[in-house]
Amino acid sequence: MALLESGEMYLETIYVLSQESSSVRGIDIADHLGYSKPSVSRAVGLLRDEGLVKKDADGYFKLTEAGEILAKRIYERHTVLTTLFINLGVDEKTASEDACRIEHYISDKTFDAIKDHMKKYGA
Amino acid sequence: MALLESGEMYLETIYVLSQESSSVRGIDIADHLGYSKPSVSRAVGLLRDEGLVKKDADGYFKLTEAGEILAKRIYERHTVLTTLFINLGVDEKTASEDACRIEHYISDKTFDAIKDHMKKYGA
DNA sequence: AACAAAAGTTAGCCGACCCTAACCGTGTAC
DNA sequence: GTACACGGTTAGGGTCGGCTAACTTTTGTT
Repeated sequence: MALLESGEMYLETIYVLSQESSSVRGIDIADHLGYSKPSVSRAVGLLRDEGLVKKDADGYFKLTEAGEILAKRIYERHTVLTTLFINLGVDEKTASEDACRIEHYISDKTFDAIKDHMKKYGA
Repeated sequence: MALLESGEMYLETIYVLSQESSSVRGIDIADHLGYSKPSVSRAVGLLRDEGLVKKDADGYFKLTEAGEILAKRIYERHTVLTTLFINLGVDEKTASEDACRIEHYISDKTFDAIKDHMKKYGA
């Protein structure tokens, strides 16, 4: 059951918010993504069913091992693509927005090729 | 009413098929995209409502002026991105598949930056 | 002309994923 | 210690865009 863009965005959001506060609530995810509380409740419930998200003892959301692996994968795509676009002369906001959409659609092969290129030529 | 990925794929398909045969039928679009006839019938009907597609005297599908502008825009993204990925060492099939998805999500700004880069450095 | 095959359309369904409205539970303010 | 704000969830709705089934229309063959 491959994750769709929506699910990936939730994982990535939990990952990012976890680095800032360590007590991630549904409402925080909703605010971050601009979605309603029920949408978050439902989506995170599905991710929990898939074993990618859990609630800790205090009721805060955490990524499971599997969820964290996926989230890091997506977040790396986000940062690398953003950097690439900025290096090509795109403004930060546009670069980040584009990366945010493309990160869900790029294959491993192509992403690795981009990473290699940036390692070699710095751009 | 910005065009979504689905609509863009139909336009691009009609554009590509038009260059091969000039008599594009619904069934040809369906075969090319791997969709059913009813899906094509409905989708193309919507594009006709939006003034992007028309039927010629013989009942074949044609792009309108507006539709052709959009289709060319998307097709250029496809070819440029495919070339870029191939230049980075990605195999043709993967490059084309990735381009096919990303072409719908990349902004004008970022795409122009990529084009400029390729013009300067050839990769 | 008659019939079969192919193309197109209509009707209706389903999943993904967002929404609002309304209800529940908990914790703080007075 | 009641009340209300806040976070979470349930119930139900809407759009997008696929699908199948079944009907109609067109085409082509004999």
